[in-house]
Amino acid sequence: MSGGIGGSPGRAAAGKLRKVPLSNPGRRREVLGAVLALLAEVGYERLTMDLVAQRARASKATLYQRWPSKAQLVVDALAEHQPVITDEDRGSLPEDLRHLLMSWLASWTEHDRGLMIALLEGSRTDADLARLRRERLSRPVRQAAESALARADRRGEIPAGVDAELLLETPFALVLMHVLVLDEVPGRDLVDRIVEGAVAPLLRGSGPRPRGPEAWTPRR
Amino acid sequence: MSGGIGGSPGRAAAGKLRKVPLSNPGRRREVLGAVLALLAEVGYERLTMDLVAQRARASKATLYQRWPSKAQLVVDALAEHQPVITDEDRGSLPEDLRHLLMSWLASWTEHDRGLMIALLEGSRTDADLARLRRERLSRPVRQAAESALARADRRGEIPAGVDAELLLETPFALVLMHVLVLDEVPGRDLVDRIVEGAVAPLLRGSGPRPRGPEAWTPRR
Amino acid sequence: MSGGIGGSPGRAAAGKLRKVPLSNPGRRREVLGAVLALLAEVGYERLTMDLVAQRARASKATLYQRWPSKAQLVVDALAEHQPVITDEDRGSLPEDLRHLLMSWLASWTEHDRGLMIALLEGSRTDADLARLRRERLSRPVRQAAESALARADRRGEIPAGVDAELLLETPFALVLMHVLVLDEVPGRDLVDRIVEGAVAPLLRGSGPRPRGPEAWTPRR
Amino acid sequence: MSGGIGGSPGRAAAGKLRKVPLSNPGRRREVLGAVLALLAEVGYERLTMDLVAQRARASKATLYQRWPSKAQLVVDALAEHQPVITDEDRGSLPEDLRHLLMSWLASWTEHDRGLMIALLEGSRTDADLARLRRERLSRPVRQAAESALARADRRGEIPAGVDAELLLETPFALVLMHVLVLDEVPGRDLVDRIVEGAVAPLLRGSGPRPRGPEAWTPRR
DNA sequence: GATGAATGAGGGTTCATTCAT
DNA sequence: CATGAATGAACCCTCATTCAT
Repeated sequence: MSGGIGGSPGRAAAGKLRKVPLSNPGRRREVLGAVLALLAEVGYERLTMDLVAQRARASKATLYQRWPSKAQLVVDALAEHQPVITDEDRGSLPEDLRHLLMSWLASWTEHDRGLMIALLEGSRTDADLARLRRERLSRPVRQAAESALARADRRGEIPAGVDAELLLETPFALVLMHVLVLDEVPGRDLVDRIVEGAVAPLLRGSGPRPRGPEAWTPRR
Repeated sequence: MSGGIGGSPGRAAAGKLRKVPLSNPGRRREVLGAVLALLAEVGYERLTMDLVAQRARASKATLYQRWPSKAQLVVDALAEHQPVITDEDRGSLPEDLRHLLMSWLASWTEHDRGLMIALLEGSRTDADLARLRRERLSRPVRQAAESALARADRRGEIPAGVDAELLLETPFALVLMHVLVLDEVPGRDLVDRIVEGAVAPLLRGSGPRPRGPEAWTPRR
Repeated sequence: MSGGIGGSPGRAAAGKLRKVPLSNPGRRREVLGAVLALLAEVGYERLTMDLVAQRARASKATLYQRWPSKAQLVVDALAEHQPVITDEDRGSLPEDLRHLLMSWLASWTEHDRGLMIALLEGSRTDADLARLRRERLSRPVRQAAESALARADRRGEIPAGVDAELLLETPFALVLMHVLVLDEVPGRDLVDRIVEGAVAPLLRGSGPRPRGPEAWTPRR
Repeated sequence: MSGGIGGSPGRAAAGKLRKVPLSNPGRRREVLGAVLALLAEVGYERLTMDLVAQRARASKATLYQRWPSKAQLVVDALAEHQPVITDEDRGSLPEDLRHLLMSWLASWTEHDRGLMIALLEGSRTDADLARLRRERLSRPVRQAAESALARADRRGEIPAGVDAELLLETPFALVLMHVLVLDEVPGRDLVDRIVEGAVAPLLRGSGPRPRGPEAWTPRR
């Protein structure tokens, strides 16, 4: 998820009081930015049109002129809010994934946890949001990851018998859980642990496994 | 999450129209069951006391006699709704985990996906729910899994260098993601894939990795 | 207290059923008039927003758009409802007071007794109303009376040793008691009795007092 | 008004938890005491049966067994709450009145201002309370005062032409106003001022009035 | 006779949406 | 076009009153 919420270089800086621009240029982005910020702060149900109008310095009637309902407004806002993921060839799959995850996280604003929940929440009521949820919440990372995976395969990094599907899902799921359930703000350290502890091992084929007794220590 | 929502062996069968002054025994369970069902269906914000009253065949005033607020009612309902996880020694960690996850999933009702979202949603507003979220959403499975992990360590199953923390989190996170984001109802097949594709490999120490070119095939 | 309650020269006559979006000019007065009438009829606690909405031909939501709460609505209504007292020089203090009291009473509507009780009632809950109570219930008359008193002093009407404070309070207190406790509608006759029987005597200095036995006759 | 609210020598001291005495002995007084205290604290409308039940350590159902409605319960409580006024011959009317007023005030509890308002408030809804208002709020003092007045007349203290009715009403009205409107707790000083400044002068017949210019000074 | 429990009817307040300017 | 104003339908919560034990 993400892309940038607050910044709206349309006219926010200007202190013009009323009757400013229409909805065509960057004004639209401004409104949608307000929606995103509010979604993140209060969620879908508690987001009111009054709140949006106030934050966006518009009147509710104006909002309704451009969007037919609260649901559509939210859908539009979330649809515009794309995660920015860069997939570069870093030489090996672990490094590619590390880069991928970091670039994904970097594109997050502080609002993204709230947005995820808002999306889950709203998608219960609104079918369009439900579709968005599947697309925005998993597909972008998946797609980037699949490119990396294809490269890895070409490089011969993928051992036989590896469940590539899980390979893709695992890092994503782990980040998601840390964010949604554990309320954490994921960072470099989590990404490193995931790449090294949960992805890299999958790339080592089967074989004998030596070990010592005190090998594992659950953290809590 | 889970335990059983629908069953209301109190007096639901009886068609008495008014004044069914049962409250002590299973009546409470009946009400909380209604709350859980509604939470799953409509979420936290859209859950209204009227809805609960109607579903539980009680009056709003009666509900407020027992619970001081909607928030507390929901907290009580979710707090009572414990996942039932049985941790048995099946001889090896993968088998233990397979059993663990299956018993966890088995305890789910059809509502559990909705309940998770409701919990995420409500925990934004209510501090008690936020605590519940962390406890009910991750701890139970974690605890059972840690026992299994300890056994595995005693058996010498855990290779040196394994991130045991991730070992615990991965299956849980994957199930969660499939449920929350992908809207799937997780079953035996997913569990098997997780255990074999994402857990077992971690238990194989490092080593050489033979492979063939067409090893991986992303499913979508 | 007072000023005029009923008159609603906005659009009451028009029988338009919905969407009568007047609010600026006399519409506000209309609403506050409804509030005053209801306060007088049912008091502060029993005044409901539904009642106001119905009487004012508005919706509750409209009321809440202009006033943040029932308390503020009532405060506004009472604050606007000023007693109209004219203080004229009638040549002597008794005549001045007679005129003062009559002008005060004349400004009353039939609601004023109810309003006083409502003010007492509401001021127990609302701090703003408590302030209003002291201001509207005693100050206006007091101020007018003090002017008259100053004139009287200039005229040399006030004997030494007179408690001027009580001179001011007595007529006011008597009227209040007749209204609040005895449920009377005060009129010319009460004012005359007060002026002649309780004010004028205070202006006569001490001196001998002749009398006959059957001088007094309590009325009840 | 008055008599004593809090003291309930029935069984309040005893810490018996439940199922204590019936309603016959001093239990009734205990309940009515609770009602009075609450009336004084929150007024008539905001007095709830739950509040009474809780304060009186009884159940609402028990209350309804003895009293048919909230209104009747309040009426009973207020009816029982008689002011205690002692009328003694102190030799002169001013001294008699001073004593009368002091004994009246002495019988007040701190609740009495609240009770007066509650009575005014409740009497708008309940006819019985309206009757009580007239009786309890004015008659007792009036009656005592009339005895004193009769004695004064026998002593020859009442000059011809004095409005004896006002003579009675004035002190009462002044105290009432100070309490209700000005929120004061009346004491010895107010009584003295009233007796000397507003009653005694009425007893001096007409006559010449010498004076000096700076005779009066309004206090505020 | 005393009580715990239950409830219909509101009461204040908010929200998505629609007019009229 | 953009807005200020209006509103029906809820929503959470409370109260006087009544049963059933």
